[in-house]
Formats: sequence, structure tokens, C-alpha cells
Amino acid sequence: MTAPLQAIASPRRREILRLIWNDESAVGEIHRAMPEVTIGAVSQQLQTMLQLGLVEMRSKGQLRLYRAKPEAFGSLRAVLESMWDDSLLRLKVAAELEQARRGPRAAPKTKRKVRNQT
Amino acid sequence: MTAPLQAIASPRRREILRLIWNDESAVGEIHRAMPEVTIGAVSQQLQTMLQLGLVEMRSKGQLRLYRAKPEAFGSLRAVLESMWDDSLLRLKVAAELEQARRGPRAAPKTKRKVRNQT
DNA sequence: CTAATATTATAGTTGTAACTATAATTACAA
DNA sequence: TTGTAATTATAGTTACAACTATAATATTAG
Repeated sequence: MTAPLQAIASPRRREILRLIWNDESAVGEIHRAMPEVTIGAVSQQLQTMLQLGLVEMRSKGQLRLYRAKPEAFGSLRAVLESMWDDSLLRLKVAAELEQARRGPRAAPKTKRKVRNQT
Repeated sequence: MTAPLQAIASPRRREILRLIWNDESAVGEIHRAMPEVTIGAVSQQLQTMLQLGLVEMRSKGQLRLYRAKPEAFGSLRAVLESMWDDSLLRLKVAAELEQARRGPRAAPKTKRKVRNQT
């Protein structure tokens, strides 16, 4: 789920995905819609999404035709909907909160925090 | 719509949001659930989301109680769903593609590309 | 007032995503 | 073969998000 999330979080990847959501396109054709970046940048983003299984590719002559795989975004959709609708999730969250209240075990004051834990 | 998207794209912010999705919590209480970062980091993320209108805050004594605003994520949900369901959007995207095919105006070869256009 | 607690403000550090430039690859055509 | 077009690979750069450390602020209690 986190892969499709990262994909649509980037404006550039959203732009690319919209172009190949319904029809396949060659890299150069996609690039024509966003001439403010190099074609290499477009190719890189496509490679990334290909590795994540979010798009598919087929060769045709010297062209590489890319197409989005909407199915790959289904899990994201499900999670998003659950944030509002799924009462079971709400109970789960409430339980976790309650547990956090009960076991507060303070972090040691002298502990050196690790950096950049995205 | 892009604001809530950025919010849920970060694992840390997702973690925070889940904790205050149903009930309000003080910063210190939220921090107890993620002792691997400093409380300052937690406060910063809350400030960011507060500015974006994704959470709300009220003071109670020396505490600041934060709570998520699920309504603020509604537009995101709508956009996500439209990616699959809304046939009107599909037509729109197809039209844009068609336009891109017709007006390909090549980028000048010598043009120095601007960097880091996220 | 001072002290303690909770949080925020601020400045600095760092990892990484998104980019550029350029070389290498691949497919096709003359 | 040589040449051209399309794309990818690679190495380098840069902006920024996420963090740390620490100082400042606010609230309550004694």
C-alpha cells in the first residue's frame, strides 16, 4: 500500500500516471507533455514505478510503451476508505491509544536520538 | 487535496494521525508512542498539519490537545475514488492525451533545464 | 518570586528524491 | 556497414523534509 501512496504523492508521477492511466504511451510522448524536465527524468520515474509494479511496459520497435496498472492502486483505495468507514479500525486505534496511556515508560534523557527516521 | 496527500504520505504523520484520529491527545502523550524521535519532532509535524488545516488544537492548562480533522481528508478520498470510478474523468484524461499528441512542440535543444521541479 | 512541567521556536545537520548531463544501448533503415 | 532515433544507465548536484539540540515561552504549584 505504501508504494502506490508514494507514487501519487509526487506531482510529477501523478502527471505521468494520468497520461498513461487509460492508454499506453511512449516515453517521448509522455515527455512532450512535460518539456520542463529532461526525458531522462521521465524515464527514471517510469523505471521506479515499473519496479514497484505500478506500471507495465512493452517494447514496440525502438519505443517503450508504458501503461498504468490501476489494479495496483486498489489496496491504497481500500486503506483510504477504511480511515473513515471501518469501525473496526477505530476500535483498534482506540485500543492502541489506551495502551500508550498505560505504559508510558519514559525515554532515557541521555539517549542520543538516531537521525532521519522517515 | 495535495495537502492531505502529503500528510498521509509520511509514515510518521500517518502514525500521529492514527493516534489522534478519534480522540484528542497531548503532544507528550503522542510522543510516548514514538520515543525513537524527540518530542520536538512530534511538535513540528503537528504544527505543519495544523497549518494545513488537517488537525485542530486546543489548550488545556499547560497541555496542547491535538485532534485530527477527518473532514479535511474528504477531498482526497473523493479524488482517489474518481481515479477508478468516474468515467467523466477518464474522458477528460483521454482528451488531454489527444491534445498532447496534436501539439507536440519540441523543446529547444540548447535550453538549460531548471533543476528540482518537484 | 522560584521551580517544575509542557510545548514551541530556532538554528543546524543529514539522507534522499528529483533532477541534469552525458555516455551507452537498442532497434531500425539506408 | 554507418547513421539516426529512442530510451536507459550512470554519476553528479541540489533542494528539502525530517530530524537533533537547545533556548525560549507558557502554565501551574508552592
